Amino acid sequence: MVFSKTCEYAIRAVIYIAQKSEDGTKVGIKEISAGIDSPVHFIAKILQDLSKREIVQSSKGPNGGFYIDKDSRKKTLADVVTAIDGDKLFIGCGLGLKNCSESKPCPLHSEFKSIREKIKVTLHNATIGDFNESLNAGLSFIKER
Amino acid sequence: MVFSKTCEYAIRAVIYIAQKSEDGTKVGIKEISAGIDSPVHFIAKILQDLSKREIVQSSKGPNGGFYIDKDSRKKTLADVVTAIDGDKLFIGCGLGLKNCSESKPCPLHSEFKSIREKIKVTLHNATIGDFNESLNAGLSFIKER
DNA sequence: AAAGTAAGGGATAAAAAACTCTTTTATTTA
DNA sequence: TAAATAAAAGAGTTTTTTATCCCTTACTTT
Repeated sequence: MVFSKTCEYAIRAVIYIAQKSEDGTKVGIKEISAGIDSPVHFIAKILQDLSKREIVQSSKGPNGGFYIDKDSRKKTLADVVTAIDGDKLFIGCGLGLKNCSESKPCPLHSEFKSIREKIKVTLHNATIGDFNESLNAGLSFIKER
Repeated sequence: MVFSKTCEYAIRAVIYIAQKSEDGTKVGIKEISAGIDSPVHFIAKILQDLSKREIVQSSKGPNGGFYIDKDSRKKTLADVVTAIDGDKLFIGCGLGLKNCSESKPCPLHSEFKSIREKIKVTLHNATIGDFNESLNAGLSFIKER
């Protein structure tokens, strides 16, 4: 399962907004919700968070909406995940042991270390803006239907 | 987080029982609970499940308890995880899209494919009995304190 | 056969995660 | 400056996960 549902929605939303606001347009919550197949109110709450943490930008009023500025586009999916779920995906023992460490490892310690490392690298290497092209070209999708 | 709490306890319990019952001894629920630092009643429920699914064996009455026979020792951690959480760890889209596929991939599809593959291989290659030695030798631990 | 022991099973409780609704605040534009 | 628009904020509700409790069933030993 790797990500929480909240985190899945967050990543999808961020990628969606990045694509849609590439030209400076702002995207409303209803469009986002429809664009990534997520519950409107739920994604609204999530974006409220991401906005506070300055991963997305927003403006109120007519023609307002969410967007992602040039700087934020350089942020990584790891930043998004951390904003939502904290660092528990990146640190900690795979078997849930609090004092698992190099010197007192759980039986799966080294195996998990490399799995986590792979997840970490993947998410750190992917910036929010990285997906526009492939989405624009119809080579990838973030919507169910 | 990769595993659910239930799954973490299940793996720890199975590894613990395998070690303790290597010589044919049966292990009581209280000893297991203490041995892996988990809530007694909760791990009891989990073992009830694993017992039904024939991943661990049990016997009632005095001198009864849980144990793992030679055949079950050959089962893998993937079997344990599947018994508890089903196959959702091994299949499905990293971003939660139900119809994500090779032909209609989410933006992270191929990255996640290889992460999942690594998890799958790790869990399939580790049998329940594999950890006795390292635990016996004090080279690894499944307890907090 | 009776007493004691240990797991099985079902019901319930508490906490966290997922999701919804309503009101408020900021902004624009007419 | 009033009306309309859209996000922010906050207070629920529902569902799922995690955890507990109690009674039953099976088995052993005396």
